[in-house]
Amino acid sequence: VTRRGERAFLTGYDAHAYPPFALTVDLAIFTIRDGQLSMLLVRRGGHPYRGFWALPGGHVIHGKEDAEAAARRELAEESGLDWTGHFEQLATYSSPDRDPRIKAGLHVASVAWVALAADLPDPVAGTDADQARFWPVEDLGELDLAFDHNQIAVDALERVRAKLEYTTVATQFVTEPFTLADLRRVYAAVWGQAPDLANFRRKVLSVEGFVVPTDETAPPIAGRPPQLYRRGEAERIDPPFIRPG
Amino acid sequence: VTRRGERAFLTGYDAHAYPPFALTVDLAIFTIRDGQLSMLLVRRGGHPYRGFWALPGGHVIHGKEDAEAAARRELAEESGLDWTGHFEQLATYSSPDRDPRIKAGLHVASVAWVALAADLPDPVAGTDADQARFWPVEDLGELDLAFDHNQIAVDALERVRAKLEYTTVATQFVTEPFTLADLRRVYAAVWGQAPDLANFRRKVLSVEGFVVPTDETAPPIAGRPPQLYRRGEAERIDPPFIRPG
DNA sequence: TAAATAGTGTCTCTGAGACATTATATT
DNA sequence: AATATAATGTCTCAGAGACACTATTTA
Repeated sequence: VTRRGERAFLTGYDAHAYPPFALTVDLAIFTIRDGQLSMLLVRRGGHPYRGFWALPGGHVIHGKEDAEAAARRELAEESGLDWTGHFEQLATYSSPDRDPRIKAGLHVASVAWVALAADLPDPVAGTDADQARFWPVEDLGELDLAFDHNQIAVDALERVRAKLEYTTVATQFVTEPFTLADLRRVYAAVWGQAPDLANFRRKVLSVEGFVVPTDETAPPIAGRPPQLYRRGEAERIDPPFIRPG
Repeated sequence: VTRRGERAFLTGYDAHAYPPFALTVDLAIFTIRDGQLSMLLVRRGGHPYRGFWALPGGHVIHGKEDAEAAARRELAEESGLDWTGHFEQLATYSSPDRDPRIKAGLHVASVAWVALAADLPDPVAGTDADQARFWPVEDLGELDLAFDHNQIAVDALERVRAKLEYTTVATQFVTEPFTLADLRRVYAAVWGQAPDLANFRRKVLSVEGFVVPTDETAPPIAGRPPQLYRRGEAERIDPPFIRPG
């Protein structure tokens, strides 16, 4: 099979013959602040939904990048750092009326992403946001977010909770080196309930490559000094962790 | 917070001020034919990639539907039936050069979907396809599909394989009523290896609501007549099935 | 009766839940 | 010494792998 004739087809093709779509990205950026799972929200500085809290995001640059590149670019702008944490596509939201610009003839679809990071620096307000802050996910229910961002936030939260069961992404929420107590607090924050201490240790240490022990201990608060660990190479927990409750 | 001023903003908004995106859907439709997991492909009748095998799909109708509705519409057109099987979003592919129409100024993003069904009728060629057939996924590696459809096919296949571990979607591959041997053949086809017969039965029957026994048996081929079952209400297998190999 | 398919029983091992116990630090 | 935190040990039970065995039909 060849692609004969395609060149001529493209020469005659009119990209403006059909009503336009726009492609955006939205980011659900999670971190753990004061023991609480939190999500970054920005207050929108421009229309539509001016003044509303929303997920950070922006437009995919036409012809220059794909949605992932756009999301990573926004992530760097919003969090102001070279990104090391976990990053994955969540889903695409494309209801015609999810963005009021449909009234002006623009159908806006958005690819949502989930990002996890440890101890992010305080967020930077972007070009289209006059304010940015981390919200504990517990308080999220009371907020009326822009667009369909409440739905995206709910889906993102469930994705994170599920991922902790069968992947090692929990280690992305702590800075290296970390103690097993640190890692356990991640599970407690994300699942809303701490797994049993002894069984947690046994599980984590039995999954090869989940964590790698260092030969150091942390200065004790009160009590025995805890062993320090780094992230291992493993990505999957098999058999999976079981979520309590 | 109110949305004051948004109306005026929208009145002045020019949807054509920015270069256009198009939004399409692509479908990875799986079924089991002759004991082999198979995927529906169509031969493209128009540019671009005319004459190439591709996933069925099409454009989201601007302002009228979201990607899910478009995918369901294409599914109905392509398979020519009221759809009952499993259906879920896979991921969105948006690389600028995934569709050559970028050369004419159109950036085409596509939301891919996975659909599972039992014993589909022979496929119908659509408006943009002069041919359609199911391909065993084993033979798929030899095909050079249109666009980035090889990648989408690989991702879809892995999604299906993974989903059989922790959900009951395998029952969507068989017609009711079915025997446990039928269901086991689904796992054998998707995973490429049959789970142990006795352990398979024990697992399926121990998950409440996976299958519901009827009070009938199927006419025996040779041997004891098998018990017939229907799909249960359960959606998750917990703890999950373990994929052999 | 032999062969084929359906279905049951059981031994063993892994791993998770529950919880008691030991270790090592600070105050 | 009392207390707080870290780490280990152990009993029990659920469930998965392996595989032998029984049941019911056709040829």
